[in-house]
Amino acid sequence: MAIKGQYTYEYPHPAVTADSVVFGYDGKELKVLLIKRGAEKEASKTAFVGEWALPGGFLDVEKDRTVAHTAARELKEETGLKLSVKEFREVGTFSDIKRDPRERVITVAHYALVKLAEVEAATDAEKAEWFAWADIPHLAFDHDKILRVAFSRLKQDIHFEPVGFELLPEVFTLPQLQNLYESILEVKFDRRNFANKMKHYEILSEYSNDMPRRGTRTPINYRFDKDNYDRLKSNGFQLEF
Amino acid sequence: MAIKGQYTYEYPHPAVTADSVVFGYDGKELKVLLIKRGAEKEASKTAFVGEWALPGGFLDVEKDRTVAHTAARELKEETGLKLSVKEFREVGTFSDIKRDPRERVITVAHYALVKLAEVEAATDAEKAEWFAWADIPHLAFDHDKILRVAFSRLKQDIHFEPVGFELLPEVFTLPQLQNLYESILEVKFDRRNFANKMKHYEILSEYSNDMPRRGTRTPINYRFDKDNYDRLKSNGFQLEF
DNA sequence: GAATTTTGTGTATTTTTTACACAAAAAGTT
DNA sequence: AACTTTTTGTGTAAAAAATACACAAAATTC
Repeated sequence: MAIKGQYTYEYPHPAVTADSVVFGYDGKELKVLLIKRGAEKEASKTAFVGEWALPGGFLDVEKDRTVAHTAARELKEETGLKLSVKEFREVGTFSDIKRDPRERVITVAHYALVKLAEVEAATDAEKAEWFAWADIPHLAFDHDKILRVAFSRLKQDIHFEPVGFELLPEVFTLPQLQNLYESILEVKFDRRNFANKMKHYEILSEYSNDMPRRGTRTPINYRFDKDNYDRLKSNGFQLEF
Repeated sequence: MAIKGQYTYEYPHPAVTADSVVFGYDGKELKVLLIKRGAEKEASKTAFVGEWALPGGFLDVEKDRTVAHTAARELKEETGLKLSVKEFREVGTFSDIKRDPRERVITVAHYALVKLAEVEAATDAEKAEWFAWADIPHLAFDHDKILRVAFSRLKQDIHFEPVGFELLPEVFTLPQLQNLYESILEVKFDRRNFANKMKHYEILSEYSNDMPRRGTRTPINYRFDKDNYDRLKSNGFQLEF
């Protein structure tokens, strides 16, 4: 363990953290992964005990290649969820002088998108919990604000990148896709127009198997046509909604 | 002056800087404000002496309210240009472990848009220089990369915010406006279609006075219709090009 | 005054977006 | 087994937006 006061500088330095907003989608609602702050050993973690917060933690100056690496490492440590560094998109820096009562802490917020069904089992239920967007409690620090900014960033990004596909399971239905877009963009679409537009992009291919039953007409299963999708993406496409 | 080694921490802390990409437009070309790194007194500034770099500097942990304040303060100190904090838009964090050879330094890059004609006199020509986009030299640190990212961010932002108007003088002509859009988006537009589209937004109003003469037909002077523009902006408009 | 450069302008065609209603599939109910 | 309920799938006509395109007017240079 480090000796107290071991690290000295000629000028004051802030602490730097990386926090993550992890979005998941269960076919109906957008969800976010939060952790409950506990009274842990580290002196640096005694603020906001018992409150919910975004997963995140301090930059390891000697080991973390970038702050995205910090985000990935801390997410794994705090929630059990292991994502690759590339999956983190930067939201922005939150640097208000009083945002942490202990010392000056600058945080770099990120967001990541996961296929909820595939990772739900991997998250450590002891420490972390998935919250539906509507049920998110008040969060520690300025994490409420970070969450709002992250969501609005996602809302923007969905126009240029097919982020929806990162949230959906491999096999999905048109109603699910539409509902996801509606959840993120906070609007409603006409079902026919939505279907027409998606078909026009030619990035969906039908995928027949007997899958989940519902209480009504069974929707068609689709999967994502990777070739067409990659081509569209590299041509700099813009999903218009 | 601070006593060496006065500031101690239990864990290593990185240094944090804020750098700025200041874009200006002279009616023909997009330009960027750069500084020449000199051998200054501060030990912290002895790297990359003599090279061109983005203006920027270290966060003052005790005084800078946010990193945007750092960016504004340093820009003023290094170039003489005084901008309000609100004019800085965040580009992103650059945190690569080896990006500064001296110690671990995380920088938060910003960009700002200025009316070149109005601020040119205010920039300290001893230390700072405006470079046309095509003539930008190799820069210190990872500032080449920061510049590229800042430009692509500007390119994106122009779709959602009428950033063009922040770069143009109060009175401008349609060809100037078109050229600005073409410079940022790196495309060419048909003059008639461009004019039609701009008129359709109803954010330009004619402004007659005898202004700059050119070697050809005198273009119509416009100014920006603030009422209509603000209304459009608050309705969440999207400039389509 | 002739040549050159740059600006301003309108319309027809194509493409995209929008509005809109009914039938089929599956399950639950009586 | 028939009926009800819920959810899904589908096409076309009208409106709006984007595109393609050419000539005349203003000012300067020679």
